Amino acid sequence: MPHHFIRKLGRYAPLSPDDEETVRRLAHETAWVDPNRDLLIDGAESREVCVVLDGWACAYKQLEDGRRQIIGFVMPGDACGAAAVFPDVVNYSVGTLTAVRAARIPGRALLATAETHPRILRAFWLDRLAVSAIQREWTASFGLYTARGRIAHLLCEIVTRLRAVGLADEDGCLLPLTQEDLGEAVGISTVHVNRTLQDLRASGLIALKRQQLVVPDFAALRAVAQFDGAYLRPVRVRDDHDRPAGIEPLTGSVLGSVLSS
Amino acid sequence: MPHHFIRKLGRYAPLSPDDEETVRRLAHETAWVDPNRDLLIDGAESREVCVVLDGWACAYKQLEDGRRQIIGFVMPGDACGAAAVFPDVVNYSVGTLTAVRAARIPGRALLATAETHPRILRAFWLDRLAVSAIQREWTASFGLYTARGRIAHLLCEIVTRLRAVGLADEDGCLLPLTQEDLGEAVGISTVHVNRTLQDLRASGLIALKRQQLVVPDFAALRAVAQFDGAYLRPVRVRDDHDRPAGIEPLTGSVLGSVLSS
DNA sequence: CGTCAGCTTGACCGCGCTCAAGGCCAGTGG
DNA sequence: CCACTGGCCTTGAGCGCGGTCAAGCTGACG
Repeated sequence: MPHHFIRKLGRYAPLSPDDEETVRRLAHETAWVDPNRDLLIDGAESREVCVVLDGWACAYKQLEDGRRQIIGFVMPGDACGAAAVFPDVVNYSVGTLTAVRAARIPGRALLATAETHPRILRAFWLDRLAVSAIQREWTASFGLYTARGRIAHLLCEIVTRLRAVGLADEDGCLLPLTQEDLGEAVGISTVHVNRTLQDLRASGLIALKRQQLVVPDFAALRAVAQFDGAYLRPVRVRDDHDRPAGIEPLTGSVLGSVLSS
Repeated sequence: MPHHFIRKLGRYAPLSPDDEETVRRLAHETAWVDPNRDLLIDGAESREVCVVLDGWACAYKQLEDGRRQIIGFVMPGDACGAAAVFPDVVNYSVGTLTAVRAARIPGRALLATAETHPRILRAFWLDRLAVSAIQREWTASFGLYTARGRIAHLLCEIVTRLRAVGLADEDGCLLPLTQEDLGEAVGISTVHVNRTLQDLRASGLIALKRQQLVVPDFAALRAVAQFDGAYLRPVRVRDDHDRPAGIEPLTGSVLGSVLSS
């Protein structure tokens, strides 16, 4: 039951019961992958979209000297390997951080489905855009904030995204990341991640023990990170009835007929 | 004559003379914009695509405290405001750095054109992907490298992109950025940008005077930045004749008929 | 009970920030 | 023609954030 994935897609475009059933069928075959395995390898051409149903993965770039930079997290309900459907530049790998239950959907199957279920493709597409927005946000976060702010920002992003799929409640979530993972994500040494977390704990902004993250006052954490979650909310592609006359993004072209139907 | 724009699009998809003429007509009406004006404002909904034909602009995020983070450069031939065509999350502004000659293309006009000139839309689309790839690269650069590496990386990116539109020769280009601009782009104070540039100069890696950047040994600069320009080369969407049997990214769907025709 | 991964803490040091002052044009107006 | 002005670049001094190295701690697991 890939319900995290369905829930995620449903945020972008209202899915009919038939749409949902179709996604369910597409992502029916799942398999568990061990931690620290690659789901997608830099340079390798992939013909499948990989949907993470449980567990966490990350997109990363690896250097020859052993260091790596995590450039994004892949959480339950997230997909990677979109190059199988849309043309894309793929110059990074995606690896599991925990054990991951994943479904591999052949690009062809997804494309065939897209023809008959435009809303699915549209949702999938909008999800890609969200990833781009997150990437921009990371750039800003890295350039502007100090360790405290960066980590706070990342935690805000994570909580917000997990809430969207129902994996975080009002005051916390499971955070299956090591401090090393966090460091590789925000560009800070493991030691300093530790000290920064201590600092956030001492300020009463978070509690984090044994992979359980508690955020007693989300507004306070948001303030530290200058976090504005608007970029994580789904873009609304206006439907015809509330679209100003004469302005029809994407409509009027074949592309439009797919994406904003 | 928006030939930088045409040249740029032509890298992604072979444009017919008719395609080129069409783009020329679309971007015929141009106007000069002063430095430090906004072409696109965070939050404002734009119905036009803005193509920069001469001069430089940048995408940036502004903070309340006055600091800003540049998240990407817009150089001659580059477009911004794609939200007028594709749905997109726009949580940043685009402002001019120099005087800029820009063409504003109504989204509707571009969409209408897309219907009859699929290669134009496809090129435009692939250009968007390149921007995403650059964004990922910035994330990695920020997280992994120190000031020297970041600036070297940025300079490599700039030279490579300018070469693609014929605005950089073998050993240099015009670089109309202040050290403050550079600092806001790589997340480093103006003072330290200055010192880092001195350092690069002293190492013989660059010469930079009065907006003239000279890179005597590009390979050496690339090595400092660990720069691999592959991500800036256009993705090739395979044409039918060299596509492996049975694998047809994007073909078979209406979307495919637009993007990979 | 030993082992191993991950977390924690301390000491030291350097990259990069801040504040502050001065230098170098290019443009402007007397 | 020269003085003045305002961007922008340059340089110095001092300091703090965050990196590195090294050691010890904790808990899960065989």
